[in-house]
Amino acid sequence: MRWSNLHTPTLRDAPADAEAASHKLLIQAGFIRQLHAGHYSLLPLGQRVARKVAQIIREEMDAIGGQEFLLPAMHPASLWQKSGRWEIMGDEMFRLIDRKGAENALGMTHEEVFAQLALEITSYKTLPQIWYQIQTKFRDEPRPKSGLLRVREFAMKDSYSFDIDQDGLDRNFDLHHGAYVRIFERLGLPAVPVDASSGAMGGSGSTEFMVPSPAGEDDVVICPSGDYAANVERASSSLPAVTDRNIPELARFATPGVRTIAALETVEGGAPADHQIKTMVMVLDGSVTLALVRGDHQLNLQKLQDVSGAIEVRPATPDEALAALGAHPGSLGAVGVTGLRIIADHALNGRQGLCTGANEDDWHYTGVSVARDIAVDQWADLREVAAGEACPQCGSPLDIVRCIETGHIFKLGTKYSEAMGASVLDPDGTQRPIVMGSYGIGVERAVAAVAETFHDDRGLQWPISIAPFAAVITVVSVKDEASMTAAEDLYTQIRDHGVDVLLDDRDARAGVKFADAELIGIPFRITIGPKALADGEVEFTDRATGLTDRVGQADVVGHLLAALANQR
RNA sequence: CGGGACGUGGCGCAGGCUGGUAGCGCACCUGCUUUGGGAGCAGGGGGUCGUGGGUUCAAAUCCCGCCGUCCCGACCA
Repeated sequence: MRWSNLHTPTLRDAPADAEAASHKLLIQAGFIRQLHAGHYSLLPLGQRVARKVAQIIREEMDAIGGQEFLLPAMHPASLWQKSGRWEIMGDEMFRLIDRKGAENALGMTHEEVFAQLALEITSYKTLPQIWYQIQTKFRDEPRPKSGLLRVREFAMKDSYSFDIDQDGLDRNFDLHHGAYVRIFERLGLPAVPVDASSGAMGGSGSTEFMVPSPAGEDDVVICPSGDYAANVERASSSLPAVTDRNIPELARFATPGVRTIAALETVEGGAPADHQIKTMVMVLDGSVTLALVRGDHQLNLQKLQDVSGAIEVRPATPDEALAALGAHPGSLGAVGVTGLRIIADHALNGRQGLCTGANEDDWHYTGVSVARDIAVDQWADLREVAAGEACPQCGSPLDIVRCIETGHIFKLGTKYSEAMGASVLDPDGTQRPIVMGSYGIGVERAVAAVAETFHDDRGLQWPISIAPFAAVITVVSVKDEASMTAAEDLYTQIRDHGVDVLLDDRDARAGVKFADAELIGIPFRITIGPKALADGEVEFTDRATGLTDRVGQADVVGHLLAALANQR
């Protein structure tokens, strides 16, 4: 490609309103342009990178026996009604009505369509199968943000495995796990597999692949010794035991103005936070529920959602809390409460001598025994792990790291195959639902994650595996005939080796060309200038290190090939 | 959905308070000079000032509605 013919609208300045590094740089370097919120056009450079990412994904999916499909992006409502997700997906699904008045949806994912196709699998003998596609997904995100990191329209590789039983699913899950590790390695991404919540997908287990980055939106609990990693929505830790205070009698006491855990710690008759019960009034699918955690602990909403099975989880408004319990937030408690579902965190199990709100403003209880005084319906892990708590495996202090979710693999089980009626006959002639798994990687998000991970103050630094071009030949003076002849010759030679090379033949100043090449992040630059050329030499610059070598004109192709092989 | 900011040539912004010919930098076009780290001079093209209404002799500017965008939070497979 000749730069004079390449549409690369690089900007002198990064867009003022962009926050994330990938967002700024992908726009500034001319990879993407926004059409509207959450919808981006990929310009030639962006498309080149996205294609290379997709190609790596394809190769690794094919390597584990995946078969590529391409399914429709628009689906009939009936399909989603069959699985029950027409309602569950709520506002996040784009819906439209066609000229006949029929309801349609733009696909957010393709479990239903693939399960529908799996109706034609009728015998265990044709299992297992791995089916995949790279297809546009549509999700009406409440808040698109950070350039390509969270959008409403994006390409996703989604694959689905079909097995006769759980063992088969486990094998396909492991195959995908391995493929994902290799994919992220080839992208250069330091992705960490972590235990995750399955959320609305359901199923028996899921693993997320997380790339540490301040631009991420998930917090991951990681043990520095490497034996534990989990999303905070799922993570647990070991807690030191707390010795209960000896307050055998339940007693109400006045606490004028006390509305917080901290205030209750210092008031006369109060208690340290780990001897308090925090009562969170939540609304789960419209019904008021009490979620109890220890006073110094934080409730994790996703955990509550997972253990309750609720679709919609939100904190109650102060008015709702007042209506349900008779007091305002700050004086709420579960002692003696009946008629409301009560879910309590394990850390409260068996505790005594605790303090909690008395459901009357300015009054609290002390001497609460959970077993005696609170009608807990369900014990569960509700609390969010905090940094520094002990690893459940080895006891080391845990780190909490902000991450970008670049991949997520799920053991679905039979939820969708049963809903869609996909079953096979087993060797005994019994009809059995197909056991499914589902596995996703967002293509543009992977591009953004690489941009987040590899950049410096001059611009992007693509790994060779997905760089839009592996090398650029920068001609310092295009009016110098000897330079252009040498450049054209090199350009041809390098292309003949199958290397993506860009010839910067623009009639621009050297500084502009250097700055553009660095901004775009092309891994290697061969600079052809009159001075070195007079000695029969050119310059070879490594974008990542910034180091420049003088190389003989005749040796530079070999030098480039060696550098590419070295870093590939 | 809550909070905040913003919308003026392709990009970045000023102007707005105090209404009166729409401006600056970058980019773009032409010419000359220059030419190894984002050149200089001269000339030139390009804007329904997001949108609808209102006030006024007169609105980018004041008032109201709407739309859109960004950031924080909520939310989010």
